[in-house]
Amino acid sequence: MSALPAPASKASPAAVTPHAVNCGDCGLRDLCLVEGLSTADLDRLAGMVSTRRRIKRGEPLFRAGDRFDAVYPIRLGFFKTRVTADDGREQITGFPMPGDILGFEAISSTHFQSDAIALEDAEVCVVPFDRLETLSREFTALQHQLHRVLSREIVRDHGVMMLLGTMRAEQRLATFVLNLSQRFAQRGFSSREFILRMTREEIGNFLGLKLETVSRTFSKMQDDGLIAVEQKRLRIEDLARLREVAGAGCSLE
Amino acid sequence: MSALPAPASKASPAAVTPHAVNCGDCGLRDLCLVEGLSTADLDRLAGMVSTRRRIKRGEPLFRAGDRFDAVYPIRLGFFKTRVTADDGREQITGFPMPGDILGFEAISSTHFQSDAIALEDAEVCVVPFDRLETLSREFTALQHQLHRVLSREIVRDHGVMMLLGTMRAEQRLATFVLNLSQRFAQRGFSSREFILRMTREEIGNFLGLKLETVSRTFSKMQDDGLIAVEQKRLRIEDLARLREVAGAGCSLE
DNA sequence: CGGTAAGTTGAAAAATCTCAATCACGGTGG
DNA sequence: CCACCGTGATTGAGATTTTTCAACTTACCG
Repeated sequence: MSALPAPASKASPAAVTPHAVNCGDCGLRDLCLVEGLSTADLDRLAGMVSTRRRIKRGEPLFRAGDRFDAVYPIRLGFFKTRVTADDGREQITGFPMPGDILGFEAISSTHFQSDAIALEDAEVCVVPFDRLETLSREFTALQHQLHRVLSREIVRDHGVMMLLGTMRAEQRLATFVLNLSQRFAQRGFSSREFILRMTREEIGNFLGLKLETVSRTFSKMQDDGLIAVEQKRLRIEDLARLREVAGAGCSLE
Repeated sequence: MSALPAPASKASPAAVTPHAVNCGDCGLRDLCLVEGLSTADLDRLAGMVSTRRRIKRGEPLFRAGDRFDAVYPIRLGFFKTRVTADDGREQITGFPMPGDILGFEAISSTHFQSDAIALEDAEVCVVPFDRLETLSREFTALQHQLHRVLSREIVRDHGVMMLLGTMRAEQRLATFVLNLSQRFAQRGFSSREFILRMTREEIGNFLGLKLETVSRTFSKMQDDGLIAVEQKRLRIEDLARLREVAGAGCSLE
């Protein structure tokens, strides 16, 4: 996998913003852990986010085997998460973006099971997990939301299984594009035109395809007038037909 | 999907065992929600399981769209869980067995997102979810375990993604067989010889393969002396080589 | 004991992968 | 400022894997 940046096994040079952080002021409030909490509750949750952390493009936020003690709501930037088999096979499990939360897969074992790599300069909140557990015993609304977020991740994964198990290349790619589009829309960005932060190889790995197949399929979708792709820039030209190609169901999120 | 038994949309004739149930007496204690809880705690959790429910082979425990209000630890019997796209595509997401817990994917939306169908006569515990949340605010160990179980499901799903995204037919099937074997072992059954409760079509659907491919691949693995399959009965003949075929990593659970 | 669902096997078709050549872009150093 | 280098992307052609279609066998249930 030469596409990936050097491992950089040093303890990650990520900068740390020392100032206190407050979920109530966060623009991503409605997507994140505190969705649905009252303003009064939010004030009392002041200490939930211990700090923030910045990660440079290509650097890991965490790696499989690192000790788990916090989850990381993303403030800024795209990531990829990936699992690696003992024999070196890799599978990208998702491309989380601001408002998504990283690290839940680690709860079950006290150590992370996957890598989270920043695809661009990024910033995350650091939420110590023991603190989150303590607070969620006190704030029922937070407990609910935590369970919802965990469950949502399971549902998302089932969507990916559906994609990998039942779809053809073109359908997979169309579904992938629509999913990105939708998530950009939720975050207030253009859903019609955006930048692909990941390479063709990374897209292919996620979708269970080779990079050449991704490239060819993009070209075909462009010839068919569904999308316009030029390097990393993608524009949806015919949403209705793109949806047809993706097939009903399985929005991936 | 003619392989599946008739939908049976009636409200499921499952019998209900009215007597109180106690996790402390349960043989599956070490796999289930109460793993790691002290005996003293277990006594105080008496009311967690409201009742038990029996499901006949081919019947659903729940279906996508049903209202969610409980999770279901399996006492007895195999299930399949599956998601269905609007256009009718189906994807089996797993084959849960005793000690596994059904229903967590529904937390995020108040309604189930998938079907759980009994592959043989089965029995589950009924754990009302609001009660589970209440108790987990009181019992830290239960809260931990709930989070662990949720997280374990995410990790499992990542393993399936790895399988679907990076493996060839034979590797998928070998991994599948080894996973079943391992889970039988954990439950005290023979890990070397067991009955496949699911059809070739269901195996194929789960593994992203057609039933003919499953059949052919079983035959090949038999010719190669890795396994012996005769209808639903499977015996592992050469564990070491089967593991080689499955490749290191990704035990699926 | 018959009917139906499940499983096996073969041959041809289709999808995807592999290998290889070429092109585009961005960053870097002269 | 521009040439150069390396990574990423595109495209083609042939190989491989899996699917599809079809025939046939086997097992199971009533």
